[in-house]
Amino acid sequence: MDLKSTVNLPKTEFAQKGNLPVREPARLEAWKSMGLYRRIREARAGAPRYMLHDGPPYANGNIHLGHVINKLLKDFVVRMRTMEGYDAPYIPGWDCHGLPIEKQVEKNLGVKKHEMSPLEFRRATRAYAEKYVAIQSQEFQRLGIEGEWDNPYLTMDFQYEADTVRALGKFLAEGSVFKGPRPVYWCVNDATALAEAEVEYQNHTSPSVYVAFKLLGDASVLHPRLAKQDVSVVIWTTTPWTLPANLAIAFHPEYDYAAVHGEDGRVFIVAMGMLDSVSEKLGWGSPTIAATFKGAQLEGMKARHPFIDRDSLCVLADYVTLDAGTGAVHTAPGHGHDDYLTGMKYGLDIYCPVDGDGRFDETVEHFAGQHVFKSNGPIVELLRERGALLGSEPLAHSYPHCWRCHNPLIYRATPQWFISMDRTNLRGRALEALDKVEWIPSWGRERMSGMIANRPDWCISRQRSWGVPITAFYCEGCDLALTTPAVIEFVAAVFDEEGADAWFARPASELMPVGTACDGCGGTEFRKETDILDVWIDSGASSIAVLKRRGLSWPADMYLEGNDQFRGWFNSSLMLGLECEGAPPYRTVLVHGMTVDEKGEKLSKSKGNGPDLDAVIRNSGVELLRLWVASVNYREEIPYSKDLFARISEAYRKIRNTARYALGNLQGFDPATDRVPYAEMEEIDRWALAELNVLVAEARQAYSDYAFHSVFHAIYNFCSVELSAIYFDVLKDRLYMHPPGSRSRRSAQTAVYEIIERLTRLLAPILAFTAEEIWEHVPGATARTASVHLALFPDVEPTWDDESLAERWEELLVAREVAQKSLEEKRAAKAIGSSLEAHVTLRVPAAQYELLYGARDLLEDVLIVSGLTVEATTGGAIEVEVRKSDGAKCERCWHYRETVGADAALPTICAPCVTQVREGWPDLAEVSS
RNA sequence: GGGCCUGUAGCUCAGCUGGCUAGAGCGCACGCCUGAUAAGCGUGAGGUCGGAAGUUCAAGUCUUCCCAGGCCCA
Repeated sequence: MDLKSTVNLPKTEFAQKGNLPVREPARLEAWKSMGLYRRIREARAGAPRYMLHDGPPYANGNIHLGHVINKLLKDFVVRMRTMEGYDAPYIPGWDCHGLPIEKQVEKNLGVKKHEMSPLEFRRATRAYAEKYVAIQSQEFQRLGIEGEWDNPYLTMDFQYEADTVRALGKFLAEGSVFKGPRPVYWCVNDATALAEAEVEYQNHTSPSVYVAFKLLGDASVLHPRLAKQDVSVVIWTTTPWTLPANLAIAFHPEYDYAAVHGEDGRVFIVAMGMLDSVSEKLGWGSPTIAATFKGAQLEGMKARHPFIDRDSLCVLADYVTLDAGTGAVHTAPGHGHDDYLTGMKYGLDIYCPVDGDGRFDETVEHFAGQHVFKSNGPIVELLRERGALLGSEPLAHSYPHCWRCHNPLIYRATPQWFISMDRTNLRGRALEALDKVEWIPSWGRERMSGMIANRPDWCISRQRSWGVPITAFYCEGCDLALTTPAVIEFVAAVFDEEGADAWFARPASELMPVGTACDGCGGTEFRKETDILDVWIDSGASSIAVLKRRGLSWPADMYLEGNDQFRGWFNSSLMLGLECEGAPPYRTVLVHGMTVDEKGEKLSKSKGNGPDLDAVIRNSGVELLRLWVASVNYREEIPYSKDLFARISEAYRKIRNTARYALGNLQGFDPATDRVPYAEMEEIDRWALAELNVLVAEARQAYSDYAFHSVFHAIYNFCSVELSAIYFDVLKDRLYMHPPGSRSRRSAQTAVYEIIERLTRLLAPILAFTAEEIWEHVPGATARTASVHLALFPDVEPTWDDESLAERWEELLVAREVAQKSLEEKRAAKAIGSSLEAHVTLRVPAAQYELLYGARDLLEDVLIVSGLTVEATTGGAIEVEVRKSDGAKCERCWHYRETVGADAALPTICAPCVTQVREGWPDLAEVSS
């Protein structure tokens, strides 16, 4: 007879090979045509809401690994919450305005740009943003991100632009907005102010110079010994071009300063702590100290500017350090942040004689009209001529650069719009609000707090055109700014219909209520502000412009972004939330790290250590990316390497194969009719369900902690150890040999079914594609829910928990491990090959004897051997003896049995097999006899 | 330079409030199976817990410093 046909081998349509690059796009199509996202919404309608609010990526360029991490983590959260039973919508968004797009479009347009009106230019930038929104949308969807892709939010949507203006209106109405001269980062190449977030630090070599400022008046007030001496203060700067704007020299009040004799008869003042290094740099050797005194004594004295007809005031400041320089700090209030603050404190002019293109204005002696970066040399020369130059050398250091054109920046004081951090106590309110937010990791609160406490006022002006205008009007008569709520709302209402382009398309008179008059002079002629808003206002307003506007929940339950967003979106969103709604816009902020390579260094294009995303997806599909993101602890830096990715693909194959094996053994199993009640199941099957319970508990806890890597490890270990190495291996005999409809086999199938059905649901948020594919092959699954993504997570089944079973199995598995070592020894000695060739004798200490002896039949199965004897021993540990089995090899079950040949009709198989064949395949058995 | 954070086997991760000969899975080496087969099983070798001091009866776990790296800021 054909014995092979009496063996129930696994059989399934579920392919061993993932073939992901082909299957995934097909699956995406299927989800689309079934309207999965909408069906999920319908299925969860009325359930508690969980709102993850998407931080908008910038609509420029193709997506990279950073986007992948961010969006996939969001997808995991949304799917996980959905499967927990929440109604968790996801509205993807894009940040559409701003300098990078503007620059790119300018580049693309070339000279044509100058022939265009602002309106035409804005049309071009809008089209550019639209193009990249479409591209990135496709790329994100390819990753399997589930969301409302046909209705995303764009910061350039008309209504969004209008809401951005309304948000600005709140700040204006509260009185926290002001306009004032102030040094801001300024790119002379782009002729614009930059936000702090737009600044990049790069290495740069500057000409550092030591300059003497001759002290005026009688230096004997510092120390009698300095009477009638020619005393100079020595400053150090890396930006000689700011010297024309020098108005002060700052000293630390607490530091000791030394006056030393120079070789030329002059006396020089430097901080005591810097004397050695300055002496070395300037070749002073070991100069004689004429006097020492505290910095505080210098306050109010005056020094003569080395080449301009002006005095420089000696002032005090705490930020003076002894890290570099001389301890006497050149101060130009128009060219530095600290300098500005000091200037304000001492009532100095915020003097900035540099225009937007970086040229000195006519007030600057010697250098009017020169570009600042080209004037360093001439200024140094002039200092030398005047005898003020004590030393100079190039200095390589980190220096702020424009994030867009990568040119060095300058600090330049110009009239800018600001949101004050203190006028309306925004800073205080923000600090207070931090406690109402859950920060994951918890140190996020500290980091935010430190930043907010120290941040300067928020410069919201941009001298650019692609953005939301600062909707202020100026009276043509008296120049007073008009920003009343009524006017702002009027403009916003126009924007609702026409977008912010209306600001550029319409005259001022059409953008304000009829009859609007100036509060100051009563004039009725106005002109429009030309600055636009910092884009961080745009994106910061998203919770209001999206969640509020669409009637979703506010605040959001979660913001989930990279740790670069503390100063970015987390920060701007907080400010906008507080101003517009009086509360932080997020309940929980979950922060992830940045990608790094195997050496822990950041991925960058220039290093070439990042992957070609497109190629990865084309060759491997996104499922591996999903698994990779799930496998690492994203709260720290996120490692990526080819090697790691290869490891992940092995993990994927293990999981996939485990699922395939389970499905293959469910052939012919209908859970509706074939399920065996728990109490009647075989012991090992009940053990498997108990282990499944453990997995469900672990995975669900890990999910709710957003610890996806713990989910991954739990599932992967479960597949490798509990299932593949133990349970499925032991199960083979029963699944293959026992008659298809037998109770014992159905018992096994019941457990396998519960396992794969639940495992698939646990897997679904991460392996969204593969889980769906498995789901389609789980008997009866799609009849219950058309997609696994419509299902809920499995719960722990209390009836499957059995404490005594767990303890018993712990012992059994230890015995198994011990026996396997001995089997391996015999195998190495070529005495046996397969474990079925072996008979094992266990000699067991009294403490375990009863248990193991009672379980000897079960243990024989668990060891997958042909015979097992359990004996008692007086020793302290289990001893194992392995010998070749007696009897002949059964041709059907491969066990070695003495009963092989006992049945004349079926002479090649053992007694149990004879019974099984007669019972399960009576026709076949009949034919053969 | 400042703030916040990280550093456990080749890789990814566990190691709670200090108490083990420091664990898991993968990978690797060697072997078995050939009825999960571009699969499956077993055994084994891998760590001075980034480094150095210190606190303690006891430190991967606490403190300080140093080194390397990340984000943000100067």
